[in-house]
Amino acid sequence: MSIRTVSNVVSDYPYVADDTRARVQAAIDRLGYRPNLLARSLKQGRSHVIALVVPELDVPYFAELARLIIAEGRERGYLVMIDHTDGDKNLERELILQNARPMNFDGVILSPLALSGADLSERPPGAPILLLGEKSFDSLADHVAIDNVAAADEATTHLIDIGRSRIAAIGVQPSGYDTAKLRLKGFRRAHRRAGIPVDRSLLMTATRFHRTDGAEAMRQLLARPDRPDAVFCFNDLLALGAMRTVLAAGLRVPEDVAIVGFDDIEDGRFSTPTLTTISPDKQLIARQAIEQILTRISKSDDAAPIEIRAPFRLAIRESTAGIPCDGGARHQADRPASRPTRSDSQP
Amino acid sequence: MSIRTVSNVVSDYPYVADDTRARVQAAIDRLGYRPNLLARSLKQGRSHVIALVVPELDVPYFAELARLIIAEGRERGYLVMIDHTDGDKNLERELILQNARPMNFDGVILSPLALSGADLSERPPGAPILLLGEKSFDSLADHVAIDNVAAADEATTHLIDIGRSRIAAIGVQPSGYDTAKLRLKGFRRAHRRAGIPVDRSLLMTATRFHRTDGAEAMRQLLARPDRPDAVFCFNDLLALGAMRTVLAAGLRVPEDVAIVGFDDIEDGRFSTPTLTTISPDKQLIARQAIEQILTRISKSDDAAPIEIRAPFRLAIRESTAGIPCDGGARHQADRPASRPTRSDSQP
DNA sequence: CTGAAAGCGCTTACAG
DNA sequence: CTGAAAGCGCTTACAG
Repeated sequence: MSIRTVSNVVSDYPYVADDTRARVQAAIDRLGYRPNLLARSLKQGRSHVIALVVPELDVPYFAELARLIIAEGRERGYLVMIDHTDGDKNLERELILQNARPMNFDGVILSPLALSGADLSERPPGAPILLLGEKSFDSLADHVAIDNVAAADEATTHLIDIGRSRIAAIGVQPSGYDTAKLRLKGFRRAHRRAGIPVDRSLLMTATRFHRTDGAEAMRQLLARPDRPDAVFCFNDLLALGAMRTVLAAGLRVPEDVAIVGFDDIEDGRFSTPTLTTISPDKQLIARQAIEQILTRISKSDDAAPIEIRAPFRLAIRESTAGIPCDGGARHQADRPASRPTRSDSQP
Repeated sequence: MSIRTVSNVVSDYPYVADDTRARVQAAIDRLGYRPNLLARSLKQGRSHVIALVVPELDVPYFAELARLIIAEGRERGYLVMIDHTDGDKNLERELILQNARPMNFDGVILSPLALSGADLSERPPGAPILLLGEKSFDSLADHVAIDNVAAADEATTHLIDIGRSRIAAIGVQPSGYDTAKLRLKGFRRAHRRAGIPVDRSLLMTATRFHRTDGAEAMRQLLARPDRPDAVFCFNDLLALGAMRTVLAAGLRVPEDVAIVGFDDIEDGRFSTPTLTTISPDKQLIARQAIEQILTRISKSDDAAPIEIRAPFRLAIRESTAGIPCDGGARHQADRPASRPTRSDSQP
């Protein structure tokens, strides 16, 4: 019985005599043998690890996505290494472009912060890369995202439909951040279609997309004599922060200020009021990302980069439709599709 | 110039002539050479990867912890592979005990769900393991946690101090879940010290620690004729769910029902009202976990497992002290210590 | 179906 | 300070 035979047993190679297999297996069990994956990977030239790089893992949207990606990877025999850029553009470039970490993974899924097309084309050859979320530059890598312009348009149109006309936007960003740019574009498009002018002074910048930034932006909006009657926040965290400010100021949501977010994170399903938001199909995004990058890896595919559009829907909840905080009438709660066991907490 | 020399340059070995180093470096840059980490790891017998296994990555407490652990690891040249058990006890056992995944990491940090001492002692020898969070069985592995009994005691005592006497607990668990057991113990201890009897019918079970479970438990509590005037939830997610139910029922927090949580996740700093909670020093937990496991790894240390106690504090916010949702007086906001740039969103 | 042998790409005593 | 060589633990054509 040679090493070859043992290896055949361990890797479930079919052409092994049954009794040989049994004897080898017995020895393996007795000795507690575990194959060394490092050696296997070295030989095979494949680590069965993919890297996931997100700006901040504790931002709920990324945590939810990471969980789904880990799960999808596991089903296909892949482990996921997670790294974050901490919202630091330079770190993002280092991690991805200079290949600061030498490659010990077969592919990398990146949710870019501010990567440019130029950055990407400078990238030395290596593991295939897949981009998550919007980017406006030309395709230099595979890419899965929802249509941000259409989503932002739909969110804004919803606010217009419920009779709001002074609509603020929170999350406008300095150049380089494509996501913000596209959501602003949708916001403008909805206004244009409805024939409502966009008041540029209601376009609030947010450097980060955290609750505190949303709270601060809303504070500035409320300080104005002509405060808005609605606000479209470029993500749920901004929206939750903004909501906090509105409520703490003694105003009502949605009566005084209606609020729409973007991402459909868990928090917004249990806030008071619950948050109307754009709900991307995260499950599908995760699956498509993993499938596509594994295709690249296994085929060492040189085909042109592909664009994958994931679906989204507008989840209408109390922040644009209900009456919160006074036990009064409430609209029908939206039920999240992906996790049937969790429903909005309507008593 | 031999392979040896190149290797010396790549690994920053000091005894290399300056001009030799320069020439090698030039060649490396020109050719875009990257060392193959798999080969290095195989030779060194160390992968420089640690695994982090949590129940659910999208539970904010674990996402926040994961972020900190990744950051601490990175400072020490370690990458972090993340896996989750999905709250499945069997998967937990498989992942950890059977070593279902053959070892390609140097250590594993586990936040156990229901691992028993017996489980742990069956574990085949392999990479060192470090446990996060409370467990009541005897030490079979290194372990970092806060004192859950003391923390739960302090949280409950706070509710008693503000004059509540019918205090419910949400998060009681079937046997096997040590965390819940210890928090219940602290809850009881606080009552005993204050001479207040614990009403057993106010001890609410929660299978999972999600918002929806807290919402459901609170729904049951509110349906009673003698509803509680306060509730201690075993984590913030339960508390946020419970809060949602109370507010949606038209009751006030904290006037009608005061609420205390546990974990100090971001969400609770921006909910309306903001959430009083036990705030463990997550930064320190992450650092101590990484430091201790790296010590084990590098020393291949056979010393007895050690217990590390991390500090915590009670963060008092509006859910036990303020007047939410009506623009009235509010108490001074608690400011999180760890992220000075984020403050509670008091306009 | 199984054996003997080469090689994945590094690191590291051992000499010099 | 540098070279020549062995070996980490696997997988995999190549024979048989």
